[in-house]
Amino acid sequence: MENLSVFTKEQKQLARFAKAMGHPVRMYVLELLTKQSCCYSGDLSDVLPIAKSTLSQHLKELKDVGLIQGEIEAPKVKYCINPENWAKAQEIFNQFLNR
Amino acid sequence: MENLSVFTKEQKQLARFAKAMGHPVRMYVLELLTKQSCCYSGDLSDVLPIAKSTLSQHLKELKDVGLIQGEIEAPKVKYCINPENWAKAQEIFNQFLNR
DNA sequence: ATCTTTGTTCGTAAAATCACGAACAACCAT
DNA sequence: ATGGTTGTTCGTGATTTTACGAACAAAGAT
Repeated sequence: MENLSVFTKEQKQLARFAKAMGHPVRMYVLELLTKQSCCYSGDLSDVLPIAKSTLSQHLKELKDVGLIQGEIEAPKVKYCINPENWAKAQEIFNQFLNR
Repeated sequence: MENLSVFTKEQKQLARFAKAMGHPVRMYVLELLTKQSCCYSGDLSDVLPIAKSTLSQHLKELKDVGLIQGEIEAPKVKYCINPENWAKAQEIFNQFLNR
């Protein structure tokens, strides 16, 4: 159904991004990363009331849609916004929201 | 978990809105309604490749988070954007996206 | 070489989402 | 009153999401 060409690429992309934002934990992560450029997932684990494995899953989802990226740094993993895709998200959301 | 005060009201509200936008059909409806103020669900049913009952479910979801509103008009139902909540959505999305 | 720290992956379970058709409700016209 | 139109609600499945703990992997420290 999803690829029955009734929907534009933008609509589908927007829906994908929105879906990824559609959970408080992922929203929290995104907001943090847009404020402070980077963080370790341990920082998140300390403050969020969920299991490490659950957090890892949420981070993976954000990574899969391309909104964030993670790079291994010694025993830790550093997560950042994915600049290109974030810019794209800003663009199509702004376009959709403001007119 | 969701109301363990780690998340701000804005984050939770944003996540709710985003979740509602997280499906191509609902995205399509929202985009149409922001472009042309109103529509009948029959118009949507004609163009969207889903059953009436499924569409009705999606419309209900959008209504439940407050993004749209429906008023009965003879045998049809006319759907519109919910202006106050849409404005709120615009506001908090813009705030989140642009800074 | 072994331990410790950090985070992912795996297996599992409960709940929510998405989709459908059938049945139902409302309402206008005949 | 009987139909026809329009949309919602109900009941039902299949799939996805959310969450957890246990097991595992990587890499630096002892």
